[in-house]
Amino acid sequence: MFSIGQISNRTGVKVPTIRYYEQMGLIDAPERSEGNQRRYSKKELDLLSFIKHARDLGLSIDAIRDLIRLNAHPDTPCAGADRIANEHLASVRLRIQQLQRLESELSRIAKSCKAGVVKDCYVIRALSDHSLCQDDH
Amino acid sequence: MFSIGQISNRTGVKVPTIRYYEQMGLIDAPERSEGNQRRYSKKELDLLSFIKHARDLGLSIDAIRDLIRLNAHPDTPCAGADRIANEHLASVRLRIQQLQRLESELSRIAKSCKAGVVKDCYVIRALSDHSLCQDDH
DNA sequence: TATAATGTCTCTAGCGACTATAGCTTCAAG
DNA sequence: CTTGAAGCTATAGTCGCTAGAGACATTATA
Repeated sequence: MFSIGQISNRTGVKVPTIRYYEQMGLIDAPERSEGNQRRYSKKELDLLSFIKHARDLGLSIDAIRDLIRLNAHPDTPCAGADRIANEHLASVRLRIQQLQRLESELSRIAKSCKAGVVKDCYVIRALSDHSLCQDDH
Repeated sequence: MFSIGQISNRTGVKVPTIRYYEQMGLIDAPERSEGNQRRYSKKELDLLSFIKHARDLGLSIDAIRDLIRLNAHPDTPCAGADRIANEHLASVRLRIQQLQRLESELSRIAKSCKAGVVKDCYVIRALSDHSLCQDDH
């Protein structure tokens, strides 16, 4: 049996976050000690690791909830899990594209400024005047 | 003089967002009509365009507030504006890197699953077992 | 000019995924 | 037995909006 601090250390999920996950219904309310403190089993530790991993990969709480539900029924088709992963993958790819466009615009703006005072600063001029942009965003 | 809806149309910033910016101190409270509705001048429209552009580039409200303050003093050195742009650029680049690592991890997970049922699903296995990862995240 | 339609007003609450704080109780080590 | 760390609940704050309610203002049409 582990205390909340122990599973926090082992999984890397912060203590208040664990309680938050419990509140959100991602993990069940665990047993309690005589003094009303949470006591977790290995199974619950594993679940929390699963959640941590999925969160690190950027999956939303809702998506993770779905995966947990799927995982609880090992004989259902796994198309659901596949779909969740692929949808998330698509959104990650989209986000990367967006950020890359921003990166090029921003680096152009940031490196173009050789002025000494704000009056002539390219950063501020570029932000004020959309026509200085190279693509539309 | 423009109504809030008119500057919303011209800048692409939604009406409630304009009021929110006013509340946050990004823009000053404008004049009011006899019936207590906001009335904006061209100058305020330009400022809002500036803000919109900076937000589209991902700058935070705080960073934009700093830029506006800088812009109000045209004879100060523009190192501040440069710093803000470059800091943001660095954080965008970092974020892109992170997302690219996620993308590769996630695409590996998503395309490896050929199982029919959850019990054998690679998506769920990979999320449960960190050792299946190719790099650490 | 009357009325209808649209726009605007303030205020409050909600989103997602936590994080922080306050004031208390319990636990483990010395 | 004392002390200090860890845990408890409950509430509020973060960011950048967005949505809704219910009232008032303005504009367009009949």
